[in-house]
Amino acid sequence: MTPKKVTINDIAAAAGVSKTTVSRYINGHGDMLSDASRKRVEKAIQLADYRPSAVARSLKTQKSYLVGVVLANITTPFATSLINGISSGLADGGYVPIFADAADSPATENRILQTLVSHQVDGLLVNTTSGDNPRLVELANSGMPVVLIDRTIRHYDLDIVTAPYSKPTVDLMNHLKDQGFGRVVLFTQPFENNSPREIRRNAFLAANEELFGVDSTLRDVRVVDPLDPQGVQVAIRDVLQTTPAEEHCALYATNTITLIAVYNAMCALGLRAPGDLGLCGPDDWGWAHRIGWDWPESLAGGITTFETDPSTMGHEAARLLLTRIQNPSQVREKRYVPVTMRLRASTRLG
Amino acid sequence: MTPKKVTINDIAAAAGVSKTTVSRYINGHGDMLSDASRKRVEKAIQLADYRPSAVARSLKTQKSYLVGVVLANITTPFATSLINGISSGLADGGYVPIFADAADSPATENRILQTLVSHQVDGLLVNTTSGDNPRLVELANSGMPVVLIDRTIRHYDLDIVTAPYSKPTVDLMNHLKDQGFGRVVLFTQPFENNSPREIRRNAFLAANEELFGVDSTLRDVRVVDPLDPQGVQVAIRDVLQTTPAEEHCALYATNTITLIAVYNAMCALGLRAPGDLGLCGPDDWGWAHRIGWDWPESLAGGITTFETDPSTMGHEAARLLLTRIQNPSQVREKRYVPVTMRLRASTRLG
DNA sequence: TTGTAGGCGTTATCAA
DNA sequence: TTGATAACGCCTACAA
Repeated sequence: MTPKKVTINDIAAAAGVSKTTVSRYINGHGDMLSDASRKRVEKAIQLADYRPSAVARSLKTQKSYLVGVVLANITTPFATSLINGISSGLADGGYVPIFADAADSPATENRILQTLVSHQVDGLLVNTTSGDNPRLVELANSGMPVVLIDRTIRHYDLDIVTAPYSKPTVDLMNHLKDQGFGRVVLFTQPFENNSPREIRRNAFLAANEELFGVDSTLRDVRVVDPLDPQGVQVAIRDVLQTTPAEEHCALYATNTITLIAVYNAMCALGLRAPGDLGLCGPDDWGWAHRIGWDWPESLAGGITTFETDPSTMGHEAARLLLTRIQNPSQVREKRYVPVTMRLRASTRLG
Repeated sequence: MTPKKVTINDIAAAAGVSKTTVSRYINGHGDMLSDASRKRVEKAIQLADYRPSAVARSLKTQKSYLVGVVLANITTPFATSLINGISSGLADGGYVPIFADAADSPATENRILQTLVSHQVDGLLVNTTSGDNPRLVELANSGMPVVLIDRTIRHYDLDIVTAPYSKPTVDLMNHLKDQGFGRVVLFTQPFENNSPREIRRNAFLAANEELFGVDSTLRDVRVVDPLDPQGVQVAIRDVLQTTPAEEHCALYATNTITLIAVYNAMCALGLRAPGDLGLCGPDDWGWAHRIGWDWPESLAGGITTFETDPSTMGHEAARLLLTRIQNPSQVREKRYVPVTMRLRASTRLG
């Protein structure tokens, strides 16, 4: 039932030439062959439906033309956009991306890295789970082309494409102050091991002190679980109770999931933005747009966000990887893909 | 800078044994070695941070322990759920899934299949773009374990895990009739090359004739582009105009994107369900649930859907592939993952 | 318990 | 233009 795989030897035999000749034909050196040989090889290949083994070739040449893409969580819209960008960035380079999911587990991430590397991928694009993966540093230092996406690794300067996370936070804080908000509270998931969240939090703390004269981490940072609606609601109520009636308060979420969770919780509590509470945060998914807040017919007016552009990040990362593959010793790079502010109704007090 | 890769030979030399011995150690036959040898090999491996080359191993053994997963469009929530299910289904089998995106292009799908196969994946899970890919049939018939997901291939019975698409449609039509609707109009994307859509459409036509006595394909099937809101609105208006005032009409969308597009268009037109038009269709993403229609606090009442369960489909497909890998000659299987009806307000006339 | 030798399917280096 | 031949890194009879 299972036909034996046809190899270069079979073709050589069928065409009556040596495998060297066949190999030359396969690798685009057909012009080096005599017309006679070329035709016979061509025909033999067609007849047998021969396809060279990439495995054997990889073993010999040490090149696979595969790019391993490791995603912290392939399940998120963020990853989805990333994939689009990566695919487009890799499209004309001759490399094929294969995607793998770390499922938010550093251990899984390392297993995957291991298998990808041992299968000889020519480069790695990684949106890491851990923010602190020594194996990644090892790999990069041992000559494997590695480009990080979005999330950095502490204490090491690998190639990376990310977004400026500090500035948008500061801009937002300024905007809130301008609008007349007297207090801002940060809602965040645990931010350890996650550089964007951590950077946003730190920027928030600094801006909160500078602009609002607040230096209490405990008071204005709420760590919540977006999957626990009750918990979020409790946190919101608490904020309301600890804010003087005459002071306008705004909520700033550090990541998109949390922003959505806070939004839902406010809806459930019957709270309106900005009347009861201002609301803003990052949008990594084009979420606000998709939900209709930028459509002309949208009446609600929507929530203020700053949009990151994961698709472009993926694209840039792919391009960077390509140059890195060609020039392994070039100096490491850090590229920033700009974000755009979308000031909407939820923070408009005036 | 780039350290040479350490191979089994290096370890053998360092440990003062033959590479056979090292190989045995690597492959779990360590108990066959003398204590002395084992320890020296162990230490040598650790010291050198040696990792066997999966490529060389694959070439020799013809096994890669890789499963290629080809997704018609990795970007959809459907694919996202699939990935979760596949990962869980493969978790304990010793096989690693690598995901590739066909980006809705049959040509790309074939390129990807080619590279995966030539890299010796041990099996293929494919949610095909084309519904008509001869290469897939070739592969399956030539001994490559292949399991289709959701979408069939015409005229061939490959292994497949999918959902019953005909019955839910009929159930829905019955439900609509029971509720007092006098007319049902199908909204669909082009359904060629897409088995679920095609099956739903055919089931619709049959039920429409049987239950409502209608046999006009032209009148009650609207092919629309979900990405063109205007076009959808025009189609809806047209349906309204061609429906007698006293007759209740319902819209049935063949796939989730179209359902959402129709829903949005109705909102934009200021139409309410079921007052102005009934509305229902499939939900492949847990979309309705996520949007809050199943939450206790939901007031709107939501849209009637039948939910497919892509995660389970992925899981089942992975399991099936595993057995197929172990037993290539077993008879081909067709597994159906049940869908669940969610009757909500949008079709409740009584 | 260990080692030798051959081969997996290619490409690359020679020499012819 | 062509073809032996030796790798690439590993596994596996077969022998010892």
